[in-house]
Amino acid sequence: MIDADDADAIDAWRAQQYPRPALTVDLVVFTVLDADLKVLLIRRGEAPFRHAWALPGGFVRVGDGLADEGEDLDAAAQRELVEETGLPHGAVYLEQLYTFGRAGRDPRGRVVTVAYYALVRPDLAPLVTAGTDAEHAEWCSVAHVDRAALAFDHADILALAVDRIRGKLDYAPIAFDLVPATFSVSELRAVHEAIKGEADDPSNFRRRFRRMVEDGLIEQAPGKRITGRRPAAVYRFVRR
Amino acid sequence: MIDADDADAIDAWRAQQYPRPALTVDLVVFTVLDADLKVLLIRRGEAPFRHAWALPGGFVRVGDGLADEGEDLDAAAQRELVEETGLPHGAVYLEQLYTFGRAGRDPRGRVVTVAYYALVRPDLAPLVTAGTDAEHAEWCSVAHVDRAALAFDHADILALAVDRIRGKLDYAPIAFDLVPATFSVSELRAVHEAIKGEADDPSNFRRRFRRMVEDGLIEQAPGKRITGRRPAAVYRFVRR
DNA sequence: CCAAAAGTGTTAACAGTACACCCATGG
DNA sequence: CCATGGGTGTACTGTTAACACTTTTGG
Repeated sequence: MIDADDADAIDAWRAQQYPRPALTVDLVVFTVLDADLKVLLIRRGEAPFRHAWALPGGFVRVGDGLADEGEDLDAAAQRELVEETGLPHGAVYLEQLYTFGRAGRDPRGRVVTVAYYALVRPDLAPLVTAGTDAEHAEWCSVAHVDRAALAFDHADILALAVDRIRGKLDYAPIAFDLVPATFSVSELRAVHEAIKGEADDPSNFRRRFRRMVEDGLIEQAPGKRITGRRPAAVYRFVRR
Repeated sequence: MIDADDADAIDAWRAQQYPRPALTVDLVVFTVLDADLKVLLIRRGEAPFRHAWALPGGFVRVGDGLADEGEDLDAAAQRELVEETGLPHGAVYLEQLYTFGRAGRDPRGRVVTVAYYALVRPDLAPLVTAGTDAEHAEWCSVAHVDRAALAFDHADILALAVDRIRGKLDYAPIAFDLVPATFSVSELRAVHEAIKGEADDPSNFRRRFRRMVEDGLIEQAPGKRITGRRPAAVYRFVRR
């Protein structure tokens, strides 16, 4: 694909050396605990914004730009996720959200960040805060976070991520990444309510749920959920 | 906001100098001509991919990272749009699409690109190809583009942009950025059909159109559209 | 008069909302 | 037996898809 003509042009281009921004990925990691939407926040240990809450994230490994081309953006996000949460590789849904590059968003200089959001099943969430030291990372209620106190423009990133999952909830099966492998009808409803922030008629939700069963999106799983009240049937999401 | 502690940390950080990627913006510029969705393509004059078709785009001006912080990503996209199309500043709808940063996507080295899509009203579209030399920029039918022949990963970017506007068409008023300031019912319908790629029942479309009028989203404009057949009423979009 | 597009109306199917009600269980 | 959440049913309403139909124009 690269001929001699190309090679010359590439050399000329390399010599030019435009100024380049630093490139990071930031992660908005969600889970649902106690029927409440939570986001994972890190308390910063270094300046700037020392001791402030921030989203987890870090620099993209770019390599030397010659033999070593570095890692893909998705890989960088996945790597940061594993580093910051200790969760196994495929256990989490991860999707690019938006890229924030406002001049002045980082006092250290020009830093462009590619934001991702992640969805962690609640049965894995406790492993996160146990794995990292408890002072460092914490699941914070999205509704109660003091957004003005977040580092950098992370309040904007969080707000956009919340908007995104609210919107996607209606047409994409993202709720299944926020419940355990098997779940009852009301557990899935609790996730919808936590994301939307408002109550959902149990009967009507059940109808939509049944339609998903009929469509083969969900299937019943053996066993019952024992809750101290009447036991509920449990289901599982059918991946395709 | 920046104290002495910060300043030290910032100096230390600057000294580190992680390798950085080059950062570009690429534009997927759409219009609708002859009831067909078109995208603006540029014939490349330099290697790599010399003589191949590519999306318009260019480097983000980053500044020196000290006194000069450079331009915002949106501003860079807007600037490239003006440079490549010659259209006035506010005449075009512009929105960030996705960021592509696969290692190896550019043979010159590690180049991360923030892709934007733009919607150009058809009455302005001819100015674009007239302004730039005709060999250089061209409106190409999205349905007939030889995607395998596009430079870099621009086929992926184009595909994602088409998906995006198809999806947004159902819940966002983007079609109004692809018709002249005043338009008839069937002109707006033609835009929907061009984006969706399938016919739309004229009667049912008219019902949805009427609802938008009732909701105050659209209002009737004086005059009629003379077409050689029965004249049609014209409307305008009410910006809020 | 005819072709073609503008514009009106009707119907059946379907999905969402609100609400009433029965069932099973642990305390 | 009773409070609580699991689970069923129903009447009403609004939206959509499909299609038949009338009206107005230029040629």
